[in-house]
Amino acid sequence: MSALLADVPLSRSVEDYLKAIYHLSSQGGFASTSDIAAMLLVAPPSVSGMIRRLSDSGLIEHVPYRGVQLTNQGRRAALRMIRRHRVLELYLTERLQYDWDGVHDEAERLEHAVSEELIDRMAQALGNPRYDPHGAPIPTAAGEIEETVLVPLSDAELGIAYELRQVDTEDPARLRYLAEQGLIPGKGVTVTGRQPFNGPVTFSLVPGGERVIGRELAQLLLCKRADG
Amino acid sequence: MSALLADVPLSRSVEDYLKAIYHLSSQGGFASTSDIAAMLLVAPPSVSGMIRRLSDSGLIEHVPYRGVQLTNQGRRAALRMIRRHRVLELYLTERLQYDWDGVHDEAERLEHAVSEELIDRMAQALGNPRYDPHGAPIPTAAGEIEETVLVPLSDAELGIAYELRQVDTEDPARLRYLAEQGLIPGKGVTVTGRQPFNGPVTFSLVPGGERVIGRELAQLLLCKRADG
DNA sequence: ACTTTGACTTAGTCTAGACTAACTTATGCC
DNA sequence: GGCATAAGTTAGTCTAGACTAAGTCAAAGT
Repeated sequence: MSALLADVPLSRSVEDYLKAIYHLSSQGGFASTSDIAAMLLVAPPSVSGMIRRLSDSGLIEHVPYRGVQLTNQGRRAALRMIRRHRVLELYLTERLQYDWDGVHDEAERLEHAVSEELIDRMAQALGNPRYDPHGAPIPTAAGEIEETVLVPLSDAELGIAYELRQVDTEDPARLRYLAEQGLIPGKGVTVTGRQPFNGPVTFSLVPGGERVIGRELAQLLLCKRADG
Repeated sequence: MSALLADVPLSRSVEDYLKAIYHLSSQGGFASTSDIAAMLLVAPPSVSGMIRRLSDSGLIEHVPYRGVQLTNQGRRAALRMIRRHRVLELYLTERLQYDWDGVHDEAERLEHAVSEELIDRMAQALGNPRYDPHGAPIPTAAGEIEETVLVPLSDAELGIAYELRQVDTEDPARLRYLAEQGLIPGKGVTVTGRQPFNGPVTFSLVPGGERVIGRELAQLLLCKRADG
């Protein structure tokens, strides 16, 4: 009913809000006003104002005092932005020698300016890759995204072989540290112990040896059982 | 006196105005309100408003009812944008298979979003080139631009060997046509005749044979004497 | 059931940058 | 030299998207 008009060009801000809402509502059902405000570094009333506009244009559903969810139209737009962002990140690292901890900001600005055509050309130049430098799946041009259930290293079963698939942060300092520790997508990991009270996690790396890492970082390391 | 503050980030619109003013005032001394309006497709009062703001921030000098000129600060900012645009155009054609008639719009949007670092990396990947795909000189990172006196093919001396150096349009249809005629930077040309009343120009292409072209297009083909 | 508290929304303001309508300046023609 | 015309400017309005201040809703504790 709401999607009477085809793809109207979206403003930079609208694109940012849709992306934020996508990320926030990917686990729980609703994205709250204050979470969106915190993610975008704006004041809550600014979010309320934007919610009205997005809701009026049929990109989100709003349940007052509860939160928002993307409509199909909104989800399509959000996935388009995520595809842009991830293709850009990979292109910059693969072709222009960016480090995986430095690409985020550049991609964040470029994603609003690139054409669909340029993204597709970049993707093609890279062989239509499925994952970005952090291991996050790249949505296809058609708007499909791979959904794999991954478990944080902090929750992995003891003694079981896992593969590190995705590093779930964009923070340069954390990314730099993790790369120094050899913790990049594709590595094999087996948790050998967990200290109580949110203490560190010990694990062995393949290739590589025994390591210890804080719980907070361990939660960012998304893994998959090596056999499954 | 006016450049008390160092490089404040400029808005997208400001960047567009500075670029337009640079181009318009490169030949004559002043850029007029209506010429700027025509180039940016905005109404003259919008230009008057922006002139006030640019003038207040020390980027231009305004002589009421006569026009504007860039200050040194403004010229630096304009050349930075032109460098971005031209590096992007070259990168897109060299590395992502864009045609020289299709790069302009993409570069026009990207130039506002890229960082200095990305431009420098692209330039480096291309071997710090001096000319864009249309033969226009690329300003250096330090803000210097090559100034060569070129003569339009329409004004070239009869029987003298010239080199086509630059094609001075961004219009895709014209660029496509010129490329089909073999008229790309680097080609040798000798004018053999000129019809009166803005009639066509006949010339020989090296390599290539005898050709005829309308006066309007001939004015876009900037050449240099082959010996000079 | 009342109150407290934190989250959310409404109301009103600000800025950049566009617009139209109306006025002013400069120029060129007779 | 006076007037028509084109170009430029001023004045006032609009929209997106931010803000602060103030009010409202809902959930939790007494």
